[in-house]
Amino acid sequence: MNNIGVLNVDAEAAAGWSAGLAPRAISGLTEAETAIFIAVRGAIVEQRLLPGTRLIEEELAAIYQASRMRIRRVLLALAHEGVIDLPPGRGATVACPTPDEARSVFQARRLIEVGMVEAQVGPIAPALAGVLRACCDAETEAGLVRDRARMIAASGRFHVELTRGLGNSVLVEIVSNLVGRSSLIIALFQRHPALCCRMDDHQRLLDALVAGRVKAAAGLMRAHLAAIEAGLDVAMTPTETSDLRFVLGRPDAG
Amino acid sequence: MNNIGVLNVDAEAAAGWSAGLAPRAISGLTEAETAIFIAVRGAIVEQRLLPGTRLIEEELAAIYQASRMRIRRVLLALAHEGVIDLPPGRGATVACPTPDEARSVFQARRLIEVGMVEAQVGPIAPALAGVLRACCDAETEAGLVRDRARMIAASGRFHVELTRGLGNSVLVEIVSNLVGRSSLIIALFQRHPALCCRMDDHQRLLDALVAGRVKAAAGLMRAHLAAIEAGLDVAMTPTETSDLRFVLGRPDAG
DNA sequence: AACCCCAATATTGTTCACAATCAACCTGAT
DNA sequence: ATCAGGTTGATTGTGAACAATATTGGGGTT
Repeated sequence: MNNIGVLNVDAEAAAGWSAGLAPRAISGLTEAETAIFIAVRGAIVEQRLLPGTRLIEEELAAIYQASRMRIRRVLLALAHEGVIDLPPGRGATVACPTPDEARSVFQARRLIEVGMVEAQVGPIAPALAGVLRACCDAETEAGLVRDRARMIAASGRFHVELTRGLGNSVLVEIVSNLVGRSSLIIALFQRHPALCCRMDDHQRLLDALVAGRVKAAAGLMRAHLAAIEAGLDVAMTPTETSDLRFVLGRPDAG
Repeated sequence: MNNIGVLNVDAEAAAGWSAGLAPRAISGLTEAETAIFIAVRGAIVEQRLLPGTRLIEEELAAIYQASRMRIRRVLLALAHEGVIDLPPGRGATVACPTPDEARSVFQARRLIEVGMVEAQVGPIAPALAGVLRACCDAETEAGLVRDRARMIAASGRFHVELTRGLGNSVLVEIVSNLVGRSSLIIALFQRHPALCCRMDDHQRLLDALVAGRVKAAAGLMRAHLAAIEAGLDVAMTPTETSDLRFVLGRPDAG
């Protein structure tokens, strides 16, 4: 009952959505509902809310000062997004992906993200390089301060922005979703709770892309994703969960 | 007001879901809601409900004898699935994909489906070949009878089942979604309303896969998807819509 | 004839109270 | 000590009524 802070709907959370979601409105949700969606999703993806944590409708309604009905719609959208489990009649919990799902998510990412890099010809556009450079910088900076949430957000943003640059809006939807679920998988199964994966993977990938070394870039992307997956121990079954209000709460909703 | 028949929740509709959806329950929906979801999605994907058609909550509630609240949840799920538009306050309509979305969907399909075939080594498993053969046969049979809906369903099932065999559950989710949206795109933009794409594309692709000619198979998949996209005229703006009750109705809900 | 504005209707959005269900706990027996 | 059973409280599911909003059609005007 002391998660009041993890679920802020503000600039903090805005950095969160970049970790895995396009800025446009979520289909079928109002603007207000979308804000809640983004805040909760951000907290989950940034591992401030751990897998298995229960999400009580009334608590969320109090935190966001919204009616239960709206919370319900948001929960349904989050379930479809794959970041919460929502079995009928027994409430919502932060999703606990299965080992099988973990493998499938990373296989899909290898197929899509490596393929996208391979399809590129020549160096990437300077504008895209700038965006990606900013992501790398943000990741490095967060790492120095040991800010795990910001690191995860910046790391995810790198993959999403790369997809926006090399792919299209539909691929951004897909990769955003996969990146978010990857974060859950890492939260559940990562062997050594290091702050993150090797920090310079993105940097070296970016260098190869800027230099137009497509084959090398594709290899780096494949190795990057393989390294993350290799760091998982799918036999693990952690039990720790989070305090909802502390993680999501707003100052005034204490 | 005479669509009572397009929205059946029965064997007819069951063939429909195969066109684009995994059999497992939709996350966050009850069994009953899932059945409605599958029925409506099937009607849309099989082009029995044309883009732009309005979906009135009370009409759907009457057709499926469900409360408006349940219909509402189903509509939200359909919106997230991308098969309906659901702007807040102005009701649901069968989605009208934009030309940009059309291009993006097919680019994503080329990346994923061609990549999956390329990653295959050797001939595909006999069991998978059998499933795919059945899809081809169903498609051919439906073509002889000029049953457009069944053709679309069988054609979509081919792509989904191929993904199930060569990929994994996450890729099946993704490809199912893309196949469904492709059907909407074709309904909107297809230049010559031929019954479908070249009927023997799937057959030849299957032959190459069975023979273990991976490179050839990948080329056939790429050409197949490119041919469909080439047949589109994204400048078209059709206005025809469907009668909801006629398409979705049940005999007893007349 | 085309356009704009306003009223009537249809449709969606919201709230409330209550029913149904599930989880936790406590009791008691083996 | 462990487990079965029942009871209590918390949480979710449901329905109906009402409010807000959008669409439709008509009438008037230019």
